[in-house]
Amino acid sequence: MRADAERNAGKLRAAAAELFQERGLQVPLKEIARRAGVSHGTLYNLFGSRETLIDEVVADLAADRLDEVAKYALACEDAWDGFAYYIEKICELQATDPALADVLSGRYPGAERLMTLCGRASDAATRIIERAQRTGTLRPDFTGEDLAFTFGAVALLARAGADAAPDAWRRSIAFLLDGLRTEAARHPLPVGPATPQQVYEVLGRLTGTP
Amino acid sequence: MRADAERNAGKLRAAAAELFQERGLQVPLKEIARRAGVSHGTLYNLFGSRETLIDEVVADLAADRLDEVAKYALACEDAWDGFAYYIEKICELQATDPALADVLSGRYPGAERLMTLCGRASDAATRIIERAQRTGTLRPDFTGEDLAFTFGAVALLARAGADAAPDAWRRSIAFLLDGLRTEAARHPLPVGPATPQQVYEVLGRLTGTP
DNA sequence: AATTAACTTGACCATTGGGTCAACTTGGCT
DNA sequence: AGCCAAGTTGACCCAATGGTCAAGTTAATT
Repeated sequence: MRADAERNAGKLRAAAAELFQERGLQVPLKEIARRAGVSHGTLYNLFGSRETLIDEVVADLAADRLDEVAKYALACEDAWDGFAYYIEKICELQATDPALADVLSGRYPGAERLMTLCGRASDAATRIIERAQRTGTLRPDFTGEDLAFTFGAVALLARAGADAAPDAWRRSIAFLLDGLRTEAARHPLPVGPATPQQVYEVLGRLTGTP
Repeated sequence: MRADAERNAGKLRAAAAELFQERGLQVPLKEIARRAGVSHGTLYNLFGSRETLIDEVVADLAADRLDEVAKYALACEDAWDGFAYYIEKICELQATDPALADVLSGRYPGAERLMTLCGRASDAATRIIERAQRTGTLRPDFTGEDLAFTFGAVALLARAGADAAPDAWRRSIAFLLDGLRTEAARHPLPVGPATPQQVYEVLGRLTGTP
């Protein structure tokens, strides 16, 4: 790769990192090129598709933060505290970084590292959920798919409120957490759990991914 | 008004009613004209703006259903049952009718009847909430603004899942309701309640209204 | 310094959305 | 029947956005 191409790729990665973090993974590619001070033709040239760019730019940053939250949650002595910490922290990450929220939606099948990452986060969530259920504090009818929907919805709420009400989502989460304790459960749930396939499709429409 | 204009207005109202109900209040005006079998120029001619059309088409249908749900909720002997019924039913309406969901977002300031309607729904919600709080079953820190955010988020979830998982939102609501009972409350909420102004802005961004 | 392959550019294509308006068509009155 | 205002039409404008490519530029090698 020629030196100028390398330089441009760097500028594009930097611009993309900024814009992804500010406005999510769907920012117009032309705008990324604009901020990088480069023609959009060059962007297509060097990366080919949005997903390649995402994969190069977003994966590492997101991975560290997600793994760390999961690790800390599993390290809590109290399983419920770990679970509550996990929910709150992931929602906080989503609120402050729309790119990370989009990563968790798992809607970029072409971005391999991203999907790996999303899968790892999903596994961690399952472990955290099951641990809390084993200790009897988290209601047994709550599933990883329920969590995914929650994350998806809160991500939108947090993004919508970023300017006007940046912490509004915290109240919603607090209400929800109180309803997730075993002793809060009142009735059997009205419908059965969703399947991973359903989660995939719903989050797709929720985030407007084609 | 000339007879052919009257006829076209009728066709446009009918097409708009269909499309609003299927896909929400933001459907392209040109598509409404297309379905009505009329040029989009005529639509602009007869209605001038999207909001005029909305006001003529959506208000009455939505009003009846909203009022009825509120009335029934307030008529329940058990205040909690009324509250739970209200939440579930409004979410169900939003799930089956995106237009109604958009009405509740209160984001069409130019549509007077719609805004009146939205205000009336909001008043009813307040009464239902306060009644349940007076009987001690609904936690006292839950506000009408919290309810508005809930409705906004569930509306999106329900719309996103309309095809793939049409009832997925019911589980989320069930968890939330369990967390809204007085005895479920564990800690003080992490942040204070939102203001109506904040609700307005957040729902605007949530629904993508400019 | 000359050559050439790699790279960049911006004009161009298409699509989708809101919105306008001159030119045509037609309802309804005399 | 004939006229004209009322009404309709679709071509046209704009701004975004995704995407392609011929022509021009430049880095690196000989």
